[in-house]
Amino acid sequence: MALGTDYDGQDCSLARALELVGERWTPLILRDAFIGVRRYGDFLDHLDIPRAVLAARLQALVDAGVMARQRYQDAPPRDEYVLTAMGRDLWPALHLLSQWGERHLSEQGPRRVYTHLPCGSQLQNGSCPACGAVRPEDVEVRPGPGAAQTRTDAVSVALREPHRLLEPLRTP
Amino acid sequence: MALGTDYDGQDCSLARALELVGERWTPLILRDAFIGVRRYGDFLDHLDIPRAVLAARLQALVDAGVMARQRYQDAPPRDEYVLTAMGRDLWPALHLLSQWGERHLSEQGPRRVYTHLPCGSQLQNGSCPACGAVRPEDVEVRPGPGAAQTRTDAVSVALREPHRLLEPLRTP
DNA sequence: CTCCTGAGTTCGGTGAATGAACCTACGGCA
DNA sequence: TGCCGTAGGTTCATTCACCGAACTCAGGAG
Repeated sequence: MALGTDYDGQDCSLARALELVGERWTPLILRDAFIGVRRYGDFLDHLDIPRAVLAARLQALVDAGVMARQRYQDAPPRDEYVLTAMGRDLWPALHLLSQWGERHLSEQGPRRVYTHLPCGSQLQNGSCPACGAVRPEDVEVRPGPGAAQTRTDAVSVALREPHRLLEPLRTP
Repeated sequence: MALGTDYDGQDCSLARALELVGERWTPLILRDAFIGVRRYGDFLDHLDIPRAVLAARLQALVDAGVMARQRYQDAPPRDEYVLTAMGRDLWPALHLLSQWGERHLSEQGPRRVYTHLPCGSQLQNGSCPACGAVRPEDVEVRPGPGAAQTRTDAVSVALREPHRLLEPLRTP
């Protein structure tokens, strides 16, 4: 944000959570991470976020244990950012907020459709009508009728095909 | 934040939602509204938020249709801010984020305990294990073992007793 | 008439976000 | 050996939102 950064006097777990994942850009970074974005450059291209802010947010998320930085290639050395268990646990909250946006702010119908792969049904209210709670890795995203397809960055293009959450996105 | 204010190029319902309810302070204002806070002065005392920011946020929420401003007294004229249906629909998302904070950031156990009044069971993962989805007006909040009770503003004091969500808080 | 309360608005100072330019490490290639 | 390209950052001046104290305003109450 500019969300200052903290909410000192609040004895409230929501305030604590927001200090960590409520800063400007952070929820979108996490959404991208669930989608399968892992590399600094891909976050950068897809979010149009200032480089310094992205670096600061990723560092804060790693420090807090929401994401982890891990080597995926040695020559040249390259790291990627992946969600930890604590980070993956954010999925229901993030997904429900996104669905609220779809319900109340999308004119053209849903921009993305979420399917529970084990049973094939579409998610409702953040869970599977048939199976109950879902794990993000069992969910597939697909563009819906409200999708715009105006962006041409590598991540947006890759997302025009159906894609399983948390699976690394193949970018050129 | 400072959360700037918008996320222009993002074709994503999460970005749209965040432009509305992701600004600094806004989630805490909404949490208070669910708790039953309705008056400008009560928000002010409970949140320690700058007056100008509170006024701007409430106005934005009213403009967006998330809250409504209604007269509750004519002499002198006084208005209160209450959640609309669109606003009340945010409860699952807000509650899940708060629960994530409880699970991962509360050292002393939960600060607040949520009970589904019709059946008496405690909420898990944002819904009732017995009944499924819950409406906020059917939920009771009570301080839990991790509650601090350090604040002495009227709202915090009123919340030391069990309280039904959305019910107006009685402040002196 | 004066004081008090609730609900804001105004305004100078501060700190975070922004974006362009720069830096660094490494590999490939001529 | 030198040069170029790429990925992943850091630096820095500017802009903008937040902050908080002071002020305003409307309407009772005494």
